Amino acid sequence: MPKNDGDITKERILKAAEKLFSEEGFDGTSMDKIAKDVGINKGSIYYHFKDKNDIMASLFKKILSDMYEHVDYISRPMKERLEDKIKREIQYLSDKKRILSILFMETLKSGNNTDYFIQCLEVMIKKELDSTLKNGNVGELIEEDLEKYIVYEFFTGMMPIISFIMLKDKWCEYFKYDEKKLFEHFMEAFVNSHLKAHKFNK
Amino acid sequence: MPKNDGDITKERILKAAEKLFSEEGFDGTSMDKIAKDVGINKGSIYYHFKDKNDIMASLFKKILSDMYEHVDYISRPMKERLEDKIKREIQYLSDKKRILSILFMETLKSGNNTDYFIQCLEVMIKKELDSTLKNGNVGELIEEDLEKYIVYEFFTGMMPIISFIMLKDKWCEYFKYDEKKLFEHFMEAFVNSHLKAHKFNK
Amino acid sequence: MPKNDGDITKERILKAAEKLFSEEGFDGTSMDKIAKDVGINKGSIYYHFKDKNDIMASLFKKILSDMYEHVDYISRPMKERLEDKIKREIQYLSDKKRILSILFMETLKSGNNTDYFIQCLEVMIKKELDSTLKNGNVGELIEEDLEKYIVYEFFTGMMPIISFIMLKDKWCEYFKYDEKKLFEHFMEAFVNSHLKAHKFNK
Amino acid sequence: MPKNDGDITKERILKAAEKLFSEEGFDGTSMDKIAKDVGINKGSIYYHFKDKNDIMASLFKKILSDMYEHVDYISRPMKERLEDKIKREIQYLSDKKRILSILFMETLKSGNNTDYFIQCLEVMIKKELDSTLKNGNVGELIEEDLEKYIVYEFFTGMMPIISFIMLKDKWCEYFKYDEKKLFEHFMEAFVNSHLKAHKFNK
DNA sequence: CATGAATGAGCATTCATTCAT
DNA sequence: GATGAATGAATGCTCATTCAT
Repeated sequence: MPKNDGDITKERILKAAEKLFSEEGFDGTSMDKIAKDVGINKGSIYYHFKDKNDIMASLFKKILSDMYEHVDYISRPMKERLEDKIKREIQYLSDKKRILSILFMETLKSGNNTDYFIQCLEVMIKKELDSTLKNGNVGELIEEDLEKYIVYEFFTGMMPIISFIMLKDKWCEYFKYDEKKLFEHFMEAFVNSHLKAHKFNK
Repeated sequence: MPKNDGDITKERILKAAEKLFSEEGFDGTSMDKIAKDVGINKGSIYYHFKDKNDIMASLFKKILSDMYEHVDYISRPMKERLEDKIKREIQYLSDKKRILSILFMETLKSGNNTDYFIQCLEVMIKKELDSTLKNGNVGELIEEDLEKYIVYEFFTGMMPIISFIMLKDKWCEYFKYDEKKLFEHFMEAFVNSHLKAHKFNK
Repeated sequence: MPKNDGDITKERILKAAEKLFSEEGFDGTSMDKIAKDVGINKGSIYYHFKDKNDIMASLFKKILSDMYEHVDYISRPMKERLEDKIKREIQYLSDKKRILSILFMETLKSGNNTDYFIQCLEVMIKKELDSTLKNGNVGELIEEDLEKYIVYEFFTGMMPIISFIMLKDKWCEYFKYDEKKLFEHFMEAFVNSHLKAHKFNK
Repeated sequence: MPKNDGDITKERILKAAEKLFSEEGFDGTSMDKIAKDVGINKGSIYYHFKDKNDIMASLFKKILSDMYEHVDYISRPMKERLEDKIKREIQYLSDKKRILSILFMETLKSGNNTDYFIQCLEVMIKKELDSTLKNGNVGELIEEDLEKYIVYEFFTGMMPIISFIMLKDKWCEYFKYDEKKLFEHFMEAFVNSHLKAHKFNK
């Protein structure tokens, strides 16, 4: 939480950077644009951040610690339908849409060594698994099962949800969907997942 | 098919651009780098392409027509296990890894109007559906069902596969997996999809 | 002599500036670097000095008054071998190596009007001459002789010594000399000076 | 020798850089100033030179090869008074005044690893020695004598001359000398060198 | 005395693009 | 078809300096 002028400015720079990076990509966003968006001098950014990458790293740190807190909160023991839990999850991640898009874009570049996006989802999956285990919903997991679980959650659980969140707007515009319809279709698809449905058809 | 020197150069520019865009992103790749990679003069690129966006558009056109051809080929009627079909699909898409990453990165930017990635997957899904219908595996589809089908295939079918392909290398490095193990885990997860497995656990 | 905190800080700034200017040149040294080196806030420098040039001017003033004091001290009447006197001179100037380098660099720029270095050596030469005259070693000097004397002392006396001091380290590294050998060679060369030796060879 | 437009531009950049570096120092000269002085676009400089240091390095290379050629020319066997030879030498070096000042300034910075100036004078001294030896003026030189000779020539021969050349203008302005008088005084001092004169006084 | 924060001009360098040859 | 040379705008970043606290 910002306490003085400097911290407030820093926060505003991060907010502007998050917006602009998600709109134009990291490389497509100039320090000039960020400064203009915040309404400060370009040089001032360098008072608060070492360089452009430092802004990126700060955004990453922020979302990571946010996710730590979030998972603690969301996974208290409660009797809740799985579907409702997923809806809440989607809600939470929707608020992180921008930063998730940024992290994904960066992680997709094969030429750098950033695995921001993978780290981020790893945190979510592991934290959630931890709390599930604590609640006694399942027994202990052996190492191989853990690996399988992470792969499974990542690619067939998280990826559908996060790509839905990231592409929702463009999808609606491209296919002339309204958002509500897409959401319902997606939920049906997700619950009633892929190959399972295939089997029913045959 | 390139016929003369000019076409060959054009092809080489596209190949270099595809490599570099996927490594550093579109904005992170300069015309200079492309020219150097091809081994030609920077100005020459402008003989073959109007501007940088034109290179991008050409890459998009190429993958789109490639997908048209591919789907015609892959979906001939044959008795094949679903799992094997998926493996072939993954194989095909793996060869397109670079361009898919590029298109995805661009589509993630909310500030431009490119929906390259969505268009691309739409083609794949629709072409495949067409051929499935022709083969008489299912009856006619009403409009709403078609929409649901596309959403379903896109987010819970294609997205897991494509994100697996795009993130495979970074995943293996980050988690110290070998490729084979990841592939097996992924296949198991994908076949045995998400919520279905959840049900089995309880 | 620094008396309170403020003066101490001022002294520390000068010390840091002297070090950094001699390492990277005046233009190559930023106020930031100086502040960081001193361990104070950049703004604080401006409490003690009007601007960057003021730091330079202060360094110059300091060395000038130091030289006044030094010459008074060194040139008391004593029976000392010329060679020993020169050695003492070299010793004294070695301690001023940094500031002499800085002043020389600045004076070499033809585009500004600084003649720091010339002034500095003028003081040394004149003070020494004064004391020599007082000691009655020579008679009165007419104006033209004074001019000749200064030219002579400056270019064939001071310049060899000072360039030896300024270039010593780089020379040793470049030619793989050890410092002692260079010093001996230099002393021999200096005592046994240039054209004289030429004559002996023939 | 420049053959086409590009080479001419390159040559003009070098000329402007030499002038500006000598006026304001390397760090004090911006690429902007150079471009403006040449009358070209700033970006164009980067077509011809990798970066600012590359310009510096090119200037250094140029003077070095110029010196190689010069010494070959100047040291043909001839019966010439030493004094006249020195005058010719001074004449030659006067034309190199700018670049010598630049190289000296850079070499004076202890923080970088450039020994441009030392290398430069080493070439002059060694080439001249070579030709002197060939002319049979002296016998063979053993290693230690060579070292002594270089030290001797460098500090008591070259340094007075080059500092005279570099400081001449400022000296005349500061002391209100006219150039001719300074030259005569310097020649007298140089011929009649330092300690020798001291001895005569006593 | 000293700091944190800011400013605007300037820095070296790179960019996409153009065009005569 | 391709090259060498150039351009002007923009890039990320640093500069000396200021000032309220």
